[in-house]
Amino acid sequence: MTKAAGMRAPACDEAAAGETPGWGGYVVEAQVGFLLRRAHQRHAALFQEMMGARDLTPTQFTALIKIVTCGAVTQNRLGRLTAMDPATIQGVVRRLVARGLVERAFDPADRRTHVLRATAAGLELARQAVACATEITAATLEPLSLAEQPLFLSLLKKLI
Amino acid sequence: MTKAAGMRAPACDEAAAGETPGWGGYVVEAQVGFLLRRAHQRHAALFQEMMGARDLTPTQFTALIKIVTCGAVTQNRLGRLTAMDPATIQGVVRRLVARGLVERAFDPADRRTHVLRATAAGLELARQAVACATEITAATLEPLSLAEQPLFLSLLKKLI
DNA sequence: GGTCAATTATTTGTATACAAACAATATCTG
DNA sequence: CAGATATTGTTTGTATACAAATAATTGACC
Repeated sequence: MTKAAGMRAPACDEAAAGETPGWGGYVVEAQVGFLLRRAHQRHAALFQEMMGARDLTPTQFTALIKIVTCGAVTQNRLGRLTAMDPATIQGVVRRLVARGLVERAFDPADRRTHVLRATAAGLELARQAVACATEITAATLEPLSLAEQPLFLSLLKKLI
Repeated sequence: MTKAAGMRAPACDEAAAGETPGWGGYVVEAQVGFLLRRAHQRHAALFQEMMGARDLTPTQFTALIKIVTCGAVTQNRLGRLTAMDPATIQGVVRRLVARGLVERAFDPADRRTHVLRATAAGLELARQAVACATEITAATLEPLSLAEQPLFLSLLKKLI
């Protein structure tokens, strides 16, 4: 199974052999943006591999957990809580609703908004998914020692 | 009940106020996957803000730099060098070619491949963009002290 | 009350990102 | 050499991610 998460896009093999120098030491693979993109890719691959059976993407999982823990939120507020803009959260919520994990209710106090709540199925899936997500976090951080992990997380938080 | 303090655009405002406990201490905003996604988002926003005038996305920039420094590469090999799968690199290269920054040549030795090279315009844009990208890297890492920056990068590299 | 600005949700368009399937070509194997 | 296998590039479909424009509604202000 393992499928070697990077068979098709392993990236950066046979690295910088025979490259032209003279670029002031600029190496694109060493830049923080490139490394962040790669680390995010690796995490997403681990997430899909380990959460795949439940058919939840990282963003769908985040949105579902936020709806469950917040109890009832509007769509835009959910977007702010999960760092997704209105166009993005719209699609994420639409797919969660289509799967019966989330339901929308009209808010008589504000007819613009749709209040979101988790269904029983959504709550149950969330419970299972949190246990799985804990393992995904551990797998993602596995290359770091137990001492390095909290250090890395504290530095990463500063970059947001 | 939520305490609705200010509604800003970014995300994750008014954090976890009034959330239901009992999830074993799992806080989705503190997980490495969420933080990586947010850090990558912030970098992408800085990139667009500072590179916007040259109309290059992070991936287009990475691909162009790799073509320039490698001299001549096939499309799939470029994808491996930049961590993009064949479907993704196809679109990136197509847009670079459409803008006249890259040109394709047939390889008589292998009729499957198209050899990619930077045009004069692509080379000139790459020169300017590298200077800009250096500033983007600095801006991204700016929240960290000069001592923390290499430490963070070394830890981040281990996660790939 | 009436006007205007702000907010909510949606839609459109563009750009990654990847799975899956495909045709054309190259390479390996017997 | 012939057949199996692998690689290259493309296409389709789905899912973020965001800019920009939009309609409906709310709130603020006069």
